[in-house]
Amino acid sequence: MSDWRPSWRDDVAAMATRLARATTAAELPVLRRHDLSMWGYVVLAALTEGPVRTQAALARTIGADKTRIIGDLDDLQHQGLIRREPDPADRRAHLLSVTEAGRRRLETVRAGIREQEERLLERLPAGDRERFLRALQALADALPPDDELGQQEIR
Amino acid sequence: MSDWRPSWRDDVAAMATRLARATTAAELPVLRRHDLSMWGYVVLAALTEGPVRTQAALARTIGADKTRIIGDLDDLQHQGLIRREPDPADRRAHLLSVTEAGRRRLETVRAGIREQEERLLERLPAGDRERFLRALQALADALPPDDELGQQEIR
DNA sequence: TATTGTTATACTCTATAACTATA
DNA sequence: TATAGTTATAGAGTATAACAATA
Repeated sequence: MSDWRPSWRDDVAAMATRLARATTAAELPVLRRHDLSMWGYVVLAALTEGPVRTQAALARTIGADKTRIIGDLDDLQHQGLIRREPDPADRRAHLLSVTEAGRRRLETVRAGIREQEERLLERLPAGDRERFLRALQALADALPPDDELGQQEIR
Repeated sequence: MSDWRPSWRDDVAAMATRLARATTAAELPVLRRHDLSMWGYVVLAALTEGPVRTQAALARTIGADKTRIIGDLDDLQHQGLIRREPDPADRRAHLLSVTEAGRRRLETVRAGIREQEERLLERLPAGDRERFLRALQALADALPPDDELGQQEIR
Protein backbone atom coordinates (compact mmCIF):
# COMPACT_ATOMS: atom_id res chain seq x y z
CA MET A 1 0.00 0.00 0.00
CA SER A 2 2.87 2.38 0.72
CA ASP A 3 5.90 0.78 -0.93
CA TRP A 4 5.78 3.17 -3.89
CA ARG A 5 6.14 6.09 -1.52
CA PRO A 6 8.77 5.13 1.04
CA SER A 7 8.64 8.29 3.18
CA TRP A 8 4.91 7.95 3.75
CA ARG A 9 3.41 6.30 6.81
CA ASP A 10 -0.07 5.55 8.09
CA ASP A 11 -1.50 7.34 11.10
CA VAL A 12 -0.35 5.86 14.37
CA ALA A 13 -3.97 5.33 15.39
CA ALA A 14 -4.63 3.30 12.25
CA MET A 15 -1.56 1.14 12.70
CA ALA A 16 -2.09 0.65 16.42
CA THR A 17 -5.72 -0.30 15.80
CA ARG A 18 -4.72 -2.87 13.21
CA LEU A 19 -2.11 -4.35 15.55
CA ALA A 20 -4.59 -4.38 18.43
CA ARG A 21 -7.25 -6.14 16.35
CA ALA A 22 -4.85 -8.74 15.01
CA THR A 23 -3.28 -9.57 18.37
CA THR A 24 -6.69 -9.66 20.05
CA ALA A 25 -8.02 -11.98 17.36
CA ALA A 26 -5.01 -14.23 17.91
CA GLU A 27 -5.67 -14.32 21.66
CA LEU A 28 -9.33 -15.21 21.56
CA PRO A 29 -8.99 -18.87 20.53
CA VAL A 30 -6.48 -19.40 23.36
CA LEU A 31 -8.82 -17.83 25.89
CA ARG A 32 -11.76 -19.86 24.60
CA ARG A 33 -9.78 -23.08 24.88
CA HIS A 34 -9.21 -22.34 28.58
CA ASP A 35 -12.74 -21.08 29.30
CA LEU A 36 -11.84 -17.46 29.90
CA SER A 37 -13.42 -14.35 28.47
CA MET A 38 -11.21 -11.40 27.57
CA TRP A 39 -12.33 -9.50 30.64
CA GLY A 40 -12.05 -12.62 32.77
CA TYR A 41 -8.42 -12.87 31.73
CA VAL A 42 -7.79 -9.22 32.52
CA VAL A 43 -9.42 -9.60 35.94
CA LEU A 44 -7.38 -12.70 36.69
CA ALA A 45 -4.18 -10.93 35.70
CA ALA A 46 -5.01 -7.92 37.86
CA LEU A 47 -5.83 -10.04 40.92
CA THR A 48 -2.61 -11.99 40.51
CA GLU A 49 -0.80 -8.70 41.18
CA GLY A 50 -2.50 -8.62 44.57
CA PRO A 51 -5.93 -8.81 46.28
CA VAL A 52 -8.44 -5.98 45.98
CA ARG A 53 -10.93 -4.71 48.56
CA THR A 54 -13.89 -3.80 46.31
CA GLN A 55 -15.16 -4.67 42.85
CA ALA A 56 -15.34 -0.99 41.95
CA ALA A 57 -11.63 -0.56 42.72
CA LEU A 58 -10.78 -3.58 40.58
CA ALA A 59 -12.87 -2.21 37.73
CA ARG A 60 -11.06 1.12 37.93
CA THR A 61 -7.60 -0.42 37.81
CA ILE A 62 -8.39 -2.41 34.67
CA GLY A 63 -10.26 0.44 33.01
CA ALA A 64 -13.64 -1.27 33.01
CA ASP A 65 -17.08 -0.25 34.18
CA LYS A 66 -17.99 -1.82 37.53
CA THR A 67 -21.22 -3.16 36.06
CA ARG A 68 -19.65 -5.01 33.18
CA ILE A 69 -17.25 -7.23 35.11
CA ILE A 70 -19.92 -8.75 37.35
CA GLY A 71 -20.68 -11.62 35.02
CA ASP A 72 -16.97 -12.35 34.64
CA LEU A 73 -16.52 -12.33 38.43
CA ASP A 74 -19.43 -14.78 38.74
CA ASP A 75 -17.86 -17.07 36.19
CA LEU A 76 -14.35 -16.90 37.67
CA GLN A 77 -15.77 -17.65 41.10
CA HIS A 78 -17.81 -20.62 39.88
CA GLN A 79 -14.70 -21.99 38.19
CA GLY A 80 -12.86 -21.66 41.50
CA LEU A 81 -10.30 -19.26 40.04
CA ILE A 82 -11.01 -16.37 42.39
CA ARG A 83 -12.40 -15.88 45.89
CA ARG A 84 -15.12 -13.27 46.49
CA GLU A 85 -15.89 -12.86 50.19
CA PRO A 86 -17.89 -10.18 51.99
CA ASP A 87 -15.59 -7.94 53.99
CA PRO A 88 -16.35 -8.69 57.70
CA ALA A 89 -15.62 -5.04 58.51
CA ASP A 90 -18.00 -3.70 55.85
CA ARG A 91 -20.37 -6.29 54.52
CA ARG A 92 -21.22 -4.22 51.45
CA ALA A 93 -17.73 -4.71 50.03
CA HIS A 94 -16.43 -7.93 48.47
CA LEU A 95 -12.81 -8.90 49.07
CA LEU A 96 -11.34 -10.28 45.86
CA SER A 97 -8.34 -12.56 45.55
CA VAL A 98 -6.97 -15.19 43.18
CA THR A 99 -6.84 -18.89 44.09
CA GLU A 100 -3.99 -21.28 43.39
CA ALA A 101 -6.03 -22.71 40.51
CA GLY A 102 -6.50 -19.20 39.18
CA ARG A 103 -2.79 -18.55 39.31
CA ARG A 104 -2.11 -21.74 37.37
CA ARG A 105 -4.81 -20.97 34.80
CA LEU A 106 -3.40 -17.50 34.23
CA GLU A 107 0.12 -18.83 33.66
CA THR A 108 -1.11 -21.44 31.18
CA VAL A 109 -3.17 -18.97 29.22
CA ARG A 110 -0.48 -16.31 29.28
CA ALA A 111 2.02 -18.78 27.85
CA GLY A 112 -0.39 -19.66 25.06
CA ILE A 113 -0.96 -16.00 24.30
CA ARG A 114 2.78 -15.34 24.18
CA GLU A 115 3.10 -18.09 21.58
CA GLN A 116 0.50 -16.42 19.38
CA GLU A 117 2.18 -13.06 19.80
CA GLU A 118 5.52 -14.48 18.75
CA ARG A 119 3.92 -15.77 15.59
CA LEU A 120 2.80 -12.25 14.68
CA LEU A 121 5.96 -10.48 15.81
CA GLU A 122 8.41 -12.79 14.08
CA ARG A 123 8.08 -10.67 10.95
CA LEU A 124 10.40 -8.27 12.75
CA PRO A 125 14.12 -9.08 13.11
CA ALA A 126 14.87 -10.25 16.67
CA GLY A 127 16.67 -7.05 17.69
CA ASP A 128 13.94 -4.81 16.31
CA ARG A 129 11.35 -6.92 18.06
CA GLU A 130 12.85 -6.36 21.51
CA ARG A 131 13.28 -2.64 20.91
CA PHE A 132 9.75 -2.42 19.59
CA LEU A 133 8.28 -4.13 22.65
CA ARG A 134 10.27 -1.95 25.02
CA ALA A 135 9.11 1.20 23.24
CA LEU A 136 5.52 -0.02 23.16
CA GLN A 137 5.62 -0.77 26.88
CA ALA A 138 7.13 2.65 27.62
CA LEU A 139 4.39 4.34 25.62
CA ALA A 140 1.61 2.28 27.13
CA ASP A 141 2.84 3.05 30.64
CA ALA A 142 3.00 6.77 29.90
CA LEU A 143 -0.39 7.05 28.21
CA PRO A 144 -3.38 8.47 30.07
CA PRO A 145 -5.48 5.68 31.58
CA ASP A 146 -8.67 4.65 29.78
CA ASP A 147 -10.87 6.48 32.30
CA GLU A 148 -9.62 9.88 31.17
CA LEU A 149 -9.97 9.24 27.45
CA GLY A 150 -13.74 9.36 27.49
CA GLN A 151 -13.69 12.93 28.70
CA GLN A 152 -11.14 13.92 26.07
CA GLU A 153 -13.40 12.53 23.39
CA ILE A 154 -16.29 14.79 24.25
CA ARG A 155 -14.56 17.87 22.82
CA MET B 1 2.73 -1.03 37.34
CA SER B 2 5.73 -3.03 36.22
CA ASP B 3 8.78 -1.12 37.48
CA TRP B 4 9.29 -3.48 40.40
CA ARG B 5 9.66 -6.34 37.95
CA PRO B 6 11.77 -5.09 35.06
CA SER B 7 11.67 -8.24 32.94
CA TRP B 8 7.90 -8.33 32.93
CA ARG B 9 5.81 -6.90 30.13
CA ASP B 10 2.11 -6.60 29.36
CA ASP B 11 0.49 -8.56 26.55
CA VAL B 12 1.01 -6.98 23.15
CA ALA B 13 -2.75 -6.88 22.63
CA ALA B 14 -3.22 -4.92 25.86
CA MET B 15 -0.50 -2.42 25.02
CA ALA B 16 -1.59 -2.01 21.41
CA THR B 17 -5.19 -1.49 22.51
CA ARG B 18 -4.15 1.20 24.97
CA LEU B 19 -2.08 2.95 22.31
CA ALA B 20 -4.90 2.67 19.78
CA ARG B 21 -7.45 4.11 22.22
CA ALA B 22 -5.22 7.00 23.25
CA THR B 23 -4.23 7.98 19.71
CA THR B 24 -7.82 7.65 18.50
CA ALA B 25 -9.05 9.80 21.38
CA ALA B 26 -6.44 12.40 20.45
CA GLU B 27 -7.59 12.38 16.82
CA LEU B 28 -11.30 12.83 17.41
CA PRO B 29 -11.24 16.50 18.45
CA VAL B 30 -9.20 17.31 15.32
CA LEU B 31 -11.67 15.47 13.09
CA ARG B 32 -14.61 17.16 14.78
CA ARG B 33 -13.08 20.59 14.28
CA HIS B 34 -12.93 19.90 10.55
CA ASP B 35 -16.34 18.24 10.25
CA LEU B 36 -15.11 14.76 9.48
CA SER B 37 -16.12 11.47 11.04
CA MET B 38 -13.48 8.81 11.61
CA TRP B 39 -14.76 6.78 8.66
CA GLY B 40 -15.13 9.91 6.57
CA TYR B 41 -11.46 10.60 7.16
CA VAL B 42 -10.50 7.05 6.23
CA VAL B 43 -12.61 7.24 3.07
CA LEU B 44 -11.06 10.56 2.10
CA ALA B 45 -7.57 9.18 2.63
CA ALA B 46 -8.33 6.08 0.55
CA LEU B 47 -9.77 8.09 -2.35
CA THR B 48 -6.77 10.41 -2.32
CA GLU B 49 -4.71 7.36 -3.27
CA GLY B 50 -6.82 7.09 -6.42
CA PRO B 51 -10.43 6.88 -7.66
CA VAL B 52 -12.55 3.77 -7.11
CA ARG B 53 -15.18 2.26 -9.35
CA THR B 54 -17.68 0.98 -6.75
CA GLN B 55 -18.59 1.69 -3.14
CA ALA B 56 -18.22 -1.98 -2.31
CA ALA B 57 -14.61 -1.97 -3.55
CA LEU B 58 -13.85 1.10 -1.47
CA ALA B 59 -15.39 -0.51 1.59
CA ARG B 60 -13.24 -3.61 1.08
CA THR B 61 -9.99 -1.67 0.80
CA ILE B 62 -10.60 0.21 4.05
CA GLY B 63 -11.88 -2.86 5.88
CA ALA B 64 -15.41 -1.57 6.35
CA ASP B 65 -18.84 -2.96 5.59
CA LYS B 66 -20.35 -1.46 2.43
CA THR B 67 -23.50 -0.51 4.35
CA ARG B 68 -21.76 1.47 7.04
CA ILE B 69 -19.92 3.99 4.86
CA ILE B 70 -23.02 5.21 3.00
CA GLY B 71 -23.80 7.96 5.47
CA ASP B 72 -20.20 9.10 5.36
CA LEU B 73 -20.23 9.15 1.56
CA ASP B 74 -23.43 11.24 1.66
CA ASP B 75 -21.81 13.69 4.02
CA LEU B 76 -18.53 13.93 2.10
CA GLN B 77 -20.46 14.51 -1.11
CA HIS B 78 -22.65 17.22 0.41
CA GLN B 79 -19.53 18.94 1.71
CA GLY B 80 -18.11 18.82 -1.82
CA LEU B 81 -15.11 16.75 -0.73
CA ILE B 82 -15.78 13.79 -3.03
CA ARG B 83 -17.54 13.16 -6.34
CA ARG B 84 -20.00 10.26 -6.61
CA GLU B 85 -21.21 9.78 -10.21
CA PRO B 86 -23.11 6.89 -11.77
CA ASP B 87 -20.86 4.92 -14.12
CA PRO B 88 -22.18 5.61 -17.68
CA ALA B 89 -21.18 2.07 -18.65
CA ASP B 90 -23.06 0.46 -15.72
CA ARG B 91 -25.43 2.83 -14.03
CA ARG B 92 -25.70 0.66 -10.95
CA ALA B 93 -22.10 1.49 -9.98
CA HIS B 94 -20.95 4.81 -8.50
CA LEU B 95 -17.58 6.19 -9.55
CA LEU B 96 -15.87 7.73 -6.53
CA SER B 97 -13.12 10.33 -6.58
CA VAL B 98 -11.79 13.08 -4.35
CA THR B 99 -12.20 16.79 -5.21
CA GLU B 100 -9.57 19.49 -4.84
CA ALA B 101 -11.38 20.65 -1.69
CA GLY B 102 -11.26 17.11 -0.38
CA ARG B 103 -7.54 16.90 -0.99
CA ARG B 104 -6.99 20.14 0.90
CA ARG B 105 -9.23 19.07 3.78
CA LEU B 106 -7.36 15.80 4.10
CA GLU B 107 -3.98 17.51 4.22
CA THR B 108 -5.16 19.98 6.87
CA VAL B 109 -6.66 17.27 9.06
CA ARG B 110 -3.71 14.96 8.61
CA ALA B 111 -1.36 17.71 9.74
CA GLY B 112 -3.47 18.29 12.83
CA ILE B 113 -3.49 14.59 13.60
CA ARG B 114 0.29 14.38 13.22
CA GLU B 115 0.62 17.15 15.79
CA GLN B 116 -1.45 15.21 18.29
CA GLU B 117 0.54 12.06 17.60
CA GLU B 118 3.81 13.88 18.22
CA ARG B 119 2.50 14.97 21.58
CA LEU B 120 1.94 11.36 22.59
CA LEU B 121 5.10 9.99 21.01
CA GLU B 122 7.45 12.58 22.43
CA ARG B 123 7.82 10.44 25.54
CA LEU B 124 10.15 8.33 23.41
CA PRO B 125 13.66 9.58 22.57
CA ALA B 126 13.78 10.79 18.95
CA GLY B 127 15.78 7.82 17.66
CA ASP B 128 13.55 5.30 19.39
CA ARG B 129 10.51 7.07 18.01
CA GLU B 130 11.59 6.65 14.41
CA ARG B 131 12.54 3.02 14.88
CA PHE B 132 9.27 2.40 16.68
CA LEU B 133 7.20 3.89 13.87
CA ARG B 134 9.09 1.93 11.23
CA ALA B 135 8.56 -1.31 13.13
CA LEU B 136 4.90 -0.52 13.71
CA GLN B 137 4.41 0.22 10.02
CA ALA B 138 6.19 -3.01 9.06
CA LEU B 139 3.98 -5.01 11.39
CA ALA B 140 0.78 -3.28 10.28
CA ASP B 141 1.61 -3.93 6.62
CA ALA B 142 2.31 -7.60 7.31
CA LEU B 143 -0.77 -8.26 9.42
CA PRO B 144 -3.80 -10.04 7.99
CA PRO B 145 -6.43 -7.52 6.79
CA ASP B 146 -9.43 -6.87 9.00
CA ASP B 147 -11.73 -8.96 6.81
CA GLU B 148 -9.94 -12.17 7.71
CA LEU B 149 -9.81 -11.56 11.45
CA GLY B 150 -13.52 -12.08 11.90
CA GLN B 151 -13.22 -15.65 10.76
CA GLN B 152 -10.25 -16.27 13.04
CA GLU B 153 -12.27 -15.04 15.97
CA ILE B 154 -15.02 -17.61 15.54
CA ARG B 155 -12.80 -20.43 16.79
C1' DT C 1 -27.63 10.25 53.47
C1' DA C 2 -23.87 7.80 51.10
C1' DT C 3 -21.78 3.62 49.25
C1' DT C 4 -21.34 -1.40 47.33
C1' DG C 5 -22.95 -4.42 44.44
C1' DT C 6 -26.60 -5.61 41.33
C1' DT C 7 -30.19 -5.40 37.77
C1' DA C 8 -32.68 -2.99 34.15
C1' DT C 9 -32.60 0.24 30.47
C1' DA C 10 -30.82 2.81 26.67
C1' DC C 11 -27.42 3.91 23.38
C1' DT C 12 -23.71 3.09 19.91
C1' DC C 13 -21.58 0.47 16.62
C1' DT C 14 -21.66 -3.18 13.59
C1' DA C 15 -23.43 -7.03 10.89
C1' DT C 16 -27.39 -9.35 8.46
C1' DA C 17 -31.40 -9.37 5.78
C1' DA C 18 -34.60 -7.33 2.77
C1' DC C 19 -35.60 -4.08 -0.97
C1' DT C 20 -34.78 -1.07 -5.61
C1' DA C 21 -32.81 -0.34 -9.74
C1' DT C 22 -30.21 -1.67 -13.09
C1' DA C 23 -27.99 -5.35 -15.96
C1' DT D 1 -30.76 -14.27 -12.27
C1' DA D 2 -27.31 -11.58 -10.53
C1' DT D 3 -25.14 -7.27 -8.82
C1' DA D 4 -24.62 -2.17 -6.74
C1' DG D 5 -26.48 0.55 -3.73
C1' DT D 6 -29.73 1.49 -0.11
C1' DT D 7 -32.76 0.89 3.88
C1' DA D 8 -34.53 -1.71 7.79
C1' DT D 9 -33.69 -4.90 11.38
C1' DA D 10 -31.20 -7.32 14.82
C1' DG D 11 -27.21 -8.27 17.52
C1' DA D 12 -23.03 -7.35 20.63
C1' DG D 13 -20.81 -4.31 23.69
C1' DT D 14 -20.97 -0.54 26.52
C1' DA D 15 -22.65 3.16 29.47
C1' DT D 16 -26.41 5.19 32.39
C1' DA D 17 -30.10 4.90 35.61
C1' DA D 18 -32.60 2.70 39.11
C1' DC D 19 -32.65 -0.53 42.99
C1' DA D 20 -31.61 -3.37 47.44
C1' DA D 21 -28.53 -4.01 51.20
C1' DT D 22 -25.49 -2.05 54.38
C1' DA D 23 -23.16 1.65 56.63
